[in-house]
Amino acid sequence: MTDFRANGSDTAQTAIGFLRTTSLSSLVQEEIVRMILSGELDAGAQVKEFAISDRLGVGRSSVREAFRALEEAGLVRLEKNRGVFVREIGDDEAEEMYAVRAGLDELAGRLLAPRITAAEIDELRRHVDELEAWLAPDAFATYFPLNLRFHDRIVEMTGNRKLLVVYRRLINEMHLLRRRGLLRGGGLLVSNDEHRSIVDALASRDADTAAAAMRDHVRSGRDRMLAAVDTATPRSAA
Amino acid sequence: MTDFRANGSDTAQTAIGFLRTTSLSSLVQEEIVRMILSGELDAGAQVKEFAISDRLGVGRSSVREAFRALEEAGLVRLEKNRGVFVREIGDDEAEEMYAVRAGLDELAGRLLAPRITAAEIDELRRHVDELEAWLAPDAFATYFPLNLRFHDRIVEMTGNRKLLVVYRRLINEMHLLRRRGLLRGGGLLVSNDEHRSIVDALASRDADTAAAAMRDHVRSGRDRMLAAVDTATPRSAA
DNA sequence: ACCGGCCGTATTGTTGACAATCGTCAATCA
DNA sequence: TGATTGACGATTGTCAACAATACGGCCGGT
Repeated sequence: MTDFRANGSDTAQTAIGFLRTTSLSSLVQEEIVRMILSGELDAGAQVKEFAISDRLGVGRSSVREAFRALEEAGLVRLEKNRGVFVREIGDDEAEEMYAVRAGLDELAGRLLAPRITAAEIDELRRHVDELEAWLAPDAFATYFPLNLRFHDRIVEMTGNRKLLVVYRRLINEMHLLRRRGLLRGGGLLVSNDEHRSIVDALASRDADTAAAAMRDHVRSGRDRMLAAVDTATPRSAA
Repeated sequence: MTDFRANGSDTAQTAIGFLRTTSLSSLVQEEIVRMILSGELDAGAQVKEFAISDRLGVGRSSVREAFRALEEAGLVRLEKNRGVFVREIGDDEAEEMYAVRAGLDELAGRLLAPRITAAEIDELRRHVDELEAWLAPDAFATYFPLNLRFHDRIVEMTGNRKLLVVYRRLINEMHLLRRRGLLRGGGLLVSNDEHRSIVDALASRDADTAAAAMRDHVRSGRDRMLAAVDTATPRSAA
């Protein structure tokens, strides 16, 4: 017990920090987010307070607090006296979100281009190469999070933490697209060429070029989504 | 009771809808937001659960739920076992927020320009005229919300509700700038010329022109804020 | 067979009580 | 005198109980 600082301190430090900062509600919140993003809870499904509180062994208060935060985050919808439901995002709202995301991505490109380092360019290039390796049509499960990470990393590199928060919140919500296929089809079946153009544009260190590359990328993703919508719903009237 | 629909129905409808949708926590949440935005609670101040629950005559749970939502909205900061504090936004974060807002405003201009109607252009012009009337240096209290409303209305006119939600959340947070003067000096002491340019750009119905006008406006607001910061803090070192 | 009202169950809304933690202040000791 | 420890008050974290509401089935009437 003499040199407890050698290896024990670290875990103790993290444990202390954990207890000091983490409340039950925030843990519950993270768990529910995990369940939603992993698909364990589908969009539109009802989430009962007791089911969660019982499963996690906590009181209902903590669950209710988590629900309130999740509603503000846009992941669930609270109907008074009826319950909480995982939010569904219809086609029209999805289109709106694509537009906002395009604006955020454009901003990210504009901010990052003048300040990107050579090391960061290398990192992004390696990322694109890795994506290339998983382009096989049956490798969605791997390609999908890797693609998200690519775009997230670009926003992260801007150094603008507020932008990162807003961006991540939006991406989280976009997981709730009523038909997930649209998200994947829209953002995913993209040939990797666009990703390479993005990195090239960033490497040019010209803000306008990078901004345009980002915007075009998201816009073409939106177009692919809309095409998927059109083929899926034959639009009876209007 | 025969024609109860004539005047009774409306109030009954709204009352019913109110009861069906409004929970205590959401009322508490709105009240706290009002207190924060009105300055009744300054940035950095501690907000005690019992003080609120006692004042509003509700249980602490409702207040706690409201706090959780407000934290997710970025208006308060929760420190476990210590309390909730109205969030303070430092100069660096303020600069980040200005950048994000510039991106959102640019997007709004880009979306609105191609679809703006003649009536909407008229409305904005009248708005600018009204702003002009309150440009006196001692009319901040009137000019300030009017200016906010002008920009809010532009975003609203885009018809993109998601953008409106994201935009409003950001504006709400920007009220928490540590020194409010920065927000006012940054976004307010602007000569009305820039506002006229914005409307003119929108009236041209050219997306790129409108986007640039919006972006430049926010950027010059940011520059004014930074200038105010520099004069206020003589930056001792580095 | 169908419609409307009644009732029981399940779930949520709200409150109050209890436990845990933090900050402060005074008392003690070097 | 200064620092450290202990106890106290205040505040928050969590839980369990009670009240209110909504959903579904049953029943009687037509």
